[in-house]
Amino acid sequence: MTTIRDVAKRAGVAVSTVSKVVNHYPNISEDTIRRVNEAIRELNFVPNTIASSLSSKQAGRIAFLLNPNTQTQAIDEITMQYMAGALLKAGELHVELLPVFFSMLEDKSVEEVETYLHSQGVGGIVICGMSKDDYVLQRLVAREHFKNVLVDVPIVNASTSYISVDQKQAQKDVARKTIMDNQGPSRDVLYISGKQNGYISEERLQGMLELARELDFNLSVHSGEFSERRAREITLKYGEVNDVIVCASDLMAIGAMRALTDMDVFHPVCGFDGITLMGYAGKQMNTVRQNFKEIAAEAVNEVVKLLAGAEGRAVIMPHELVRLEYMDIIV
Amino acid sequence: MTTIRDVAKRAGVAVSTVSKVVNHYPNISEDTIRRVNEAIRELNFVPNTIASSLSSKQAGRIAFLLNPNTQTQAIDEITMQYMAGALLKAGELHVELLPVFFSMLEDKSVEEVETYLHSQGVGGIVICGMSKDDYVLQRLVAREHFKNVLVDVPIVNASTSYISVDQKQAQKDVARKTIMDNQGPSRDVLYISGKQNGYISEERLQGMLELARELDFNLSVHSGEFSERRAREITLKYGEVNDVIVCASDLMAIGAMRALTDMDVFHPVCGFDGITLMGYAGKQMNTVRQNFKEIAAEAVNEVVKLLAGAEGRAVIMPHELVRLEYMDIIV
DNA sequence: CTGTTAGCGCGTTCAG
DNA sequence: CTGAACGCGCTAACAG
Repeated sequence: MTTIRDVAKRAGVAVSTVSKVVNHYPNISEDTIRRVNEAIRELNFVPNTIASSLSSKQAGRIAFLLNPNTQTQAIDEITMQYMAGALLKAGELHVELLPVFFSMLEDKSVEEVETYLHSQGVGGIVICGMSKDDYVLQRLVAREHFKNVLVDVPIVNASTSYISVDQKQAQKDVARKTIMDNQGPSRDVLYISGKQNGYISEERLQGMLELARELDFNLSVHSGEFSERRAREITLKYGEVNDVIVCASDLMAIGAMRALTDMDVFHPVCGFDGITLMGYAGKQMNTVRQNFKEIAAEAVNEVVKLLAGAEGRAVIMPHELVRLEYMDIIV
Repeated sequence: MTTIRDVAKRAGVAVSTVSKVVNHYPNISEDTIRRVNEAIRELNFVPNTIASSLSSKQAGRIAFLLNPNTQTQAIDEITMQYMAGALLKAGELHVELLPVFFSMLEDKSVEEVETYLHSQGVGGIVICGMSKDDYVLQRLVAREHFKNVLVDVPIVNASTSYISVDQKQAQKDVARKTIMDNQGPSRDVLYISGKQNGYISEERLQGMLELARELDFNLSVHSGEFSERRAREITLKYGEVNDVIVCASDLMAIGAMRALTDMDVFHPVCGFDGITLMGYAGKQMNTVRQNFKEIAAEAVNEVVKLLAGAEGRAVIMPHELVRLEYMDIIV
């Protein structure tokens, strides 16, 4: 293993000079920079991240907290998209990302979580899929001992940013389109919402309520808990008497469509997310596509900015209205 | 941040003693151990992993190399299962896992990859989804500068283990069951195989060849490249004249089933993997379920053993024959 | 069995 | 603009 000292010797300078060159410090003569870089290339030197973070009071690492459904055989596509986007961006930015599942923090107090993260050299956190019930995480963010970026949770403070698409607008867009496209008047709309205590669920619901006022239709709301089965049950009960079924997620939309098929009635259904799974449900439908990979990448980007001293803020990502049909995936 | 020195002072011992207690060294009196542990609890001390790995010549971290299809919107379920299993096990074992995508290593030489990993404090590697074309990875393993565990690639040397289900046997099992269950004689079987240069593809193919000899049926083989579209095309061409269609993956099985539906003929189809997606394909079929999460966990376990001095070996994981029907996922 | 001390590889003052 | 020296938190000899 070649160290900074080897490089210094090779370039005929002091170790500190090499360090400064590597970290792009000012006030180094062009000539020295060139000599050092040459030595680095010749010796194939890569700074040791471990030593680096230890020495620099180790605040560079980023914890990526997420909540995959590790109990079931199915671990969802969205989580993987998030991970991929974050990991790739972290690689680009040369920061270390520490994936942490919520389950690893279970029955830990805020203090314990903080010491754990500190012991890992974590300075910033990105949280995906936090709900109002995650009390420990809530406090973690509020205490501002780290720089935080929340995905899909609208909380901002001096050291906390959030990133999300405009959930309310997106829900309105996709629902409006589905309702307008429907031949014949849509007087009665069934909305299958998400979780009771979810941030995004509430925003999407607000969007539907607004739309109902704007377009003046009857809206009946039932909580599907983001479960396909619940959505199926709800649709079996209330699907027939409504003209259009709007779901707060694709998975629930699949459940609703299946129920309609079983009942042998047809009503337009729309979803939310744009997951590939939809391509396998057989039917067509409108949905909102969020670019999860890009959202996660932006989250990592933002936490790096915060670590560099930026103020917390809201970042709204664009969404896209799509009509899903049969897709081919090559794995 | 409380350090080992604080603990030492609190317990009235030397830092090295604390270190020894924390790392479960022998030759420490019960009494001292108790006193130290007490101080640790009181101060809520968590050893700093960064400093630890720096001091101990940093060989503890494990790189988890995998190859998700980051280009498409769909990033597959199997990859996420692997990640979850590995991450969870690493948490349990208190080792750090460094997820690395193949794409991050592109156009790097073996030497560069090695220095990169070294600079990250990596001592062991787990590789998922390596193919015969991944020349750099092949050499990385052969050079034995790290402890390696390969998933689904049968290579063993002094510092390399591999983990896999018995691909040949599993393929035989699922195909035999599907063929035997079929009413009427199955004289002609279509096998849609995987990639040309894949390790597992070849083993599965060998299984089919053996089975054809054992059960004495005609076998026609076509390479589906693990692509749903290719499988569909192949089935459209050759599906009708065969009695049973055996596919080397679930995704291809979906493609084959779709083709049969379009052609309005029925033949039994079987897949391989047991992914949840299958539940959305609508039809029923036999498949092999591998527990990817457990496989990844075992891989991490094995690399830790290798790092502790164990010899490379082959680890065969159990597989399960299942009949897939409609499933409900709660996301 | 326990304590002292010298690094691990790097960042960072502070003299020169 | 450069370099010597100290320390990050911990482990690993070596003394005692």
